[in-house]
Amino acid sequence: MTQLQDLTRNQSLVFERLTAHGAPASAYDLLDGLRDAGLRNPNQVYRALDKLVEYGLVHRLESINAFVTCAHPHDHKHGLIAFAICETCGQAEEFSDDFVEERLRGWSMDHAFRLSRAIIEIRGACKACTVA
Amino acid sequence: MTQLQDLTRNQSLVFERLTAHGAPASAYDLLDGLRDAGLRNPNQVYRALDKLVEYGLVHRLESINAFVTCAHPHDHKHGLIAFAICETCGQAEEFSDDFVEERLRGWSMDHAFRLSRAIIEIRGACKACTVA
DNA sequence: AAGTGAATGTAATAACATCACCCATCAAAA
DNA sequence: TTTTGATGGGTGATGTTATTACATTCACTT
Ligand SMILES: [Zn+2]
Ligand SMILES: [Zn+2]
Ligand SMILES: [Zn+2]
Ligand SMILES: [Zn+2]
Repeated sequence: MTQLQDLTRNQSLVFERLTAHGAPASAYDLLDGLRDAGLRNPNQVYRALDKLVEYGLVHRLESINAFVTCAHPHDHKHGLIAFAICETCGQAEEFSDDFVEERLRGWSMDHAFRLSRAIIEIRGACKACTVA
Repeated sequence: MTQLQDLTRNQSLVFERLTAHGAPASAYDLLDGLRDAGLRNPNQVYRALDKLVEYGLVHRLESINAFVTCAHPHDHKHGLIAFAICETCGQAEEFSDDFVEERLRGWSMDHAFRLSRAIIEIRGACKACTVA
């Protein structure tokens, strides 16, 4: 397991910025917030994000081209994870469902599909945004 | 239900090109294939795709920024649909699973999340690509 | 004919992501 | 000690995906 203290300078900067942001952020948003810290090139951010995703500290939200910190960074291995993304406030909630995982793995088995990863993102309006 | 014969010229061109392609294609790939037909601007393709997606004739694959024709265009309403995307050959297979849908709708209910759509894309290697 | 809304044509720009190249550091191998 | 390889970093250029803005055309209605 990669610990936070093993992160390189740029990885730490990006991770801390994303954590502070508290919601999904694009690579360019992160870059904008890190100019003062000395970052000036998208590549610096993408490289850090690649590693953070590899370490499981950050997840990529494919349907909004954004990144978000893992809600359960202490789990060495998650199974398939899902996100509920609010189209009103931009927040995302990470969750997982063993039954969904089982069904997707089952479909893969049945169709001789060698599953490497799954993207499960539900879009809509979160509780906070629907009470209003 | 929108019938194929209701499509406008550009919509037909894009739909036919995508159908002929027989696999997911990016908007720019489609545009390249339609230069001879007179299309020259990405916007023309994106506008057509927007409508085709709205009509349910085409789906967007969020994790690969590509579009694919619906496998079941005669279903007036699909429920939540999923795709198995082969990272080797680029093919995508559309499927759906009522149990997965039920679980995602259940999670949404439980968390007061008003679900508008779901992105379910599994990535890996298809049967044809694993026998090799 | 004039008004309307949908579709289209087009240039420009925005947003997202990668490539190419070079340099620095550090540790293992020779 | 010197070499080598792996990893991280800085930077400019480029590639890819998507949208905005605005003018025009077309089919249809009044
Ligand atoms: Zn996580
Ligand atoms: Zn919300
Ligand atoms: Zn379909
Ligand atoms: Zn394949």
